[in-house]
Amino acid sequence: MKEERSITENSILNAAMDEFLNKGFSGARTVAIAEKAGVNHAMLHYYFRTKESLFERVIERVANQFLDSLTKALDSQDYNGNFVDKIVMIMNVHLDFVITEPRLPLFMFREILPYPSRLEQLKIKVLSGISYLASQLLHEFDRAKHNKEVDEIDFLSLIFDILSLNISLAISSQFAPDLLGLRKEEYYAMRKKENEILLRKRLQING
Amino acid sequence: MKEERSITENSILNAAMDEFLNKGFSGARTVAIAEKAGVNHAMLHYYFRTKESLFERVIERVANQFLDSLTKALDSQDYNGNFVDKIVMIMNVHLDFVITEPRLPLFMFREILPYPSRLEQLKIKVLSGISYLASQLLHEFDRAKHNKEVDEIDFLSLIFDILSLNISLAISSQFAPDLLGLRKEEYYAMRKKENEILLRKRLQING
DNA sequence: TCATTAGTTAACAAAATTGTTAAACAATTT
DNA sequence: AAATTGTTTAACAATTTTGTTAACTAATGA
Repeated sequence: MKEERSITENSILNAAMDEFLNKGFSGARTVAIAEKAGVNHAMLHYYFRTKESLFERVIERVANQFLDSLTKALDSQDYNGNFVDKIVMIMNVHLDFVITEPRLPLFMFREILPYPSRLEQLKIKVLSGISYLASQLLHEFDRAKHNKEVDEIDFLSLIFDILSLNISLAISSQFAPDLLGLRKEEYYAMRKKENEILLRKRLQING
Repeated sequence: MKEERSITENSILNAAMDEFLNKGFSGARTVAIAEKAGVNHAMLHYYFRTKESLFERVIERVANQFLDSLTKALDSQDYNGNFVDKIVMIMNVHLDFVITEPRLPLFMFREILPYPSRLEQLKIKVLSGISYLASQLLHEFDRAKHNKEVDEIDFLSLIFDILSLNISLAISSQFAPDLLGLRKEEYYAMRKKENEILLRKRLQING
């Protein structure tokens, strides 16, 4: 059933992904995409008809990657340590994923979330994808709260804290190392450590 | 010495600011700017020559606002409470500012930081503007650390933590309330409270 | 191997967007 | 009030970017 994708089609899609991530829809140029893909620019219309529909195909990919990032994080099952360690692990798995494509968050913020139809496309895919894992984690979390393993905090706030910290790290990693005169890896390490400290302290009871 | 700015010039600049913040340079349309400003679109070229140079004028404004946001935050002087309270206040002052124009962070990330010349324009203005206040705060901070008033953490990490939390709040405030079915004010309140808890716990010694 | 289909190319057309100009109008100076 | 200067307008020109086409080539299947 799997459609064979020609090498041309694929390289256009890859090039488009790169160009759209870098420049957004309006900044991207179809001829630049074709060049990057090493094909005649008419091929782009042959395979994808319009810039717009090519963009939709890219969003599809982005949505998949985004879903993957959340799924992988939430799916770090069967952890034997305490619950705080599990949450920390979830954060770290998510971070590792986000760092493999640090341009994704800004792309989502500027190119998807502000456009109702694109947002809808994403929501459908993501919500159905993670709802089970999320509710499972929520239950574990409530239990841990009840057992006084973690501090009082509502689940949503915790998720937003983790996303805030990880996404900030991904975004800043594209500029901060330059500004600070650090190597990217140094910067990652430094911020990752700090994020973990923050999360642990946040979940820690009292003080 | 102050150049009188005609009402036309000013309304173009305002409209341009709005359009560029919403759509970025490549997404902005000069005719849309002219319409928003309620002037013939030739006026835009009469006063600003090109879209590019109009954009530079907008960057100037953005840089000023950005500098203001940092200055105001760092300048919350003469606070009588303990040092942690002071840092928290700095975070809150900065947050209030960021929230008045929540589109600014994404704009900076996508439209300024990736372009060396624009970045330079910003750096010159901002660094010279805040270096004194920042070094002053750094000294107070080191003293507080030495006196065991706050936990061990380096200054830069602290600053990045605060910026991460505040900027995440500003960005997410543009989408999250919708997605969660909250009013914007509820969302602000909820996240602001959480950010403060995080910061206090982070600075708190031991556990 | 010949016919049919799919893929590719270069040249071109169409659309969208920015930038210019000449003429009209308003304000200001002498 | 005449002259000069600055502002505004509508029409247009130039440029950039997307999209199309017709002719050509390579692959595929009867």
